[in-house]
Amino acid sequence: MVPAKQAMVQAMVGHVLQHGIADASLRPLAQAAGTSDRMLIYHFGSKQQLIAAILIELGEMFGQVLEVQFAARRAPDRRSCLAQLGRITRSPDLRPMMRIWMQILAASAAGETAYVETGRLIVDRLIAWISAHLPEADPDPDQTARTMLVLIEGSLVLDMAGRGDVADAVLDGAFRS
Amino acid sequence: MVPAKQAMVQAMVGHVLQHGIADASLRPLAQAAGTSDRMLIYHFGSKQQLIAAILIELGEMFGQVLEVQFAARRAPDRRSCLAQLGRITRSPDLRPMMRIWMQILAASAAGETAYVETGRLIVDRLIAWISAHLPEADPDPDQTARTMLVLIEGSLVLDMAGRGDVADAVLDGAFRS
DNA sequence: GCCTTTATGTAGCGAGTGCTACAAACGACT
DNA sequence: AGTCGTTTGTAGCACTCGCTACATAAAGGC
Repeated sequence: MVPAKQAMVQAMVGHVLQHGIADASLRPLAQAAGTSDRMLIYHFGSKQQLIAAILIELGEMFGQVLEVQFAARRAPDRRSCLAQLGRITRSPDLRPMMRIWMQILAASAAGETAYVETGRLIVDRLIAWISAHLPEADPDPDQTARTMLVLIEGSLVLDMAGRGDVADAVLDGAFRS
Repeated sequence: MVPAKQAMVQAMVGHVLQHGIADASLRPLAQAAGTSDRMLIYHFGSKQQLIAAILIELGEMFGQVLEVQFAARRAPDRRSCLAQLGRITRSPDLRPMMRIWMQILAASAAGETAYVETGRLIVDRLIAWISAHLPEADPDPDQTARTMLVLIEGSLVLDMAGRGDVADAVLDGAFRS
């Protein structure tokens, strides 16, 4: 991608993190990128393609954040690994990103193709990532990763709905073998 | 609520199930209810209050659907109970409702007050409902219900993201004690 | 019969939407 | 110097948004 385009995307990601992506519109996005709606369409072709570019960038960013945050402290076992993932994904810093994740899911549920693809891509990458980062030797790391992801996403849902306490209790009780 | 108002809400719920609630606007809603945007504002005061009324009605409907679907077949143990809940919440019939649930979560994550309250209310009711409908004697039914809800919501998320297969695998593996 | 309250239609306001037509500036190349 | 492709600004189109002003009915109490 052309450097100028990439810089625009970076700037717009900031705006999207603040205001959400579901009802982002060209003129505010353009202002955030220091340009005009006219130029956004010129560079990206359509709003849809613009959003796609922003979503990709957001995915990259999330991957990096996860890597950094997770590497900061090595979890000794599955339980603390799950707890750490729960803490990371539901930290205030990542709140804006998780809000966008919910918007992606909502749009995906509505069948909007760009979002469906993005959603599946993110889920697949997460499973692979968790599977590769499990702290303990595991007879079936993929299945464990899938289970952990379900628990993470479920507690995230409860957190978004204002029941983070319940989410904590459940994550704390899981994998108590 | 005035009967006429209630009838309007019922009709609009239909429209919302088809088109989602996040970007529902007055004129199409009015058409679905056989009236005009003018009258919707007249009866409900503002769009916000209209949406609130629709959300409440949707919550009632979901509760009833759950009751009926669940009562149709008695689950013998926790595992099959979880499987049944997973099947119900992710059935094609309830897809439109779950789509709206995602939209509620997204709006709640954005801090829109009406949605935050609705989200928490739904979660609380679900936990209480599951806790009361557990098939087996349980030392801590509330905790079990919370765990089941997290699993259900997590698998719902994966399902919305196009990974229903993974969701199934995880639900099938849970509570395998 | 009058008068107030409730209900409804018509028209419109100001703002915002994605996107486009047109033209001008600009740089690189011949 | 002239030409051509790229980039950008200005203006605007046709539309939707939530909501309101105004006028008109209809209905019920005195």
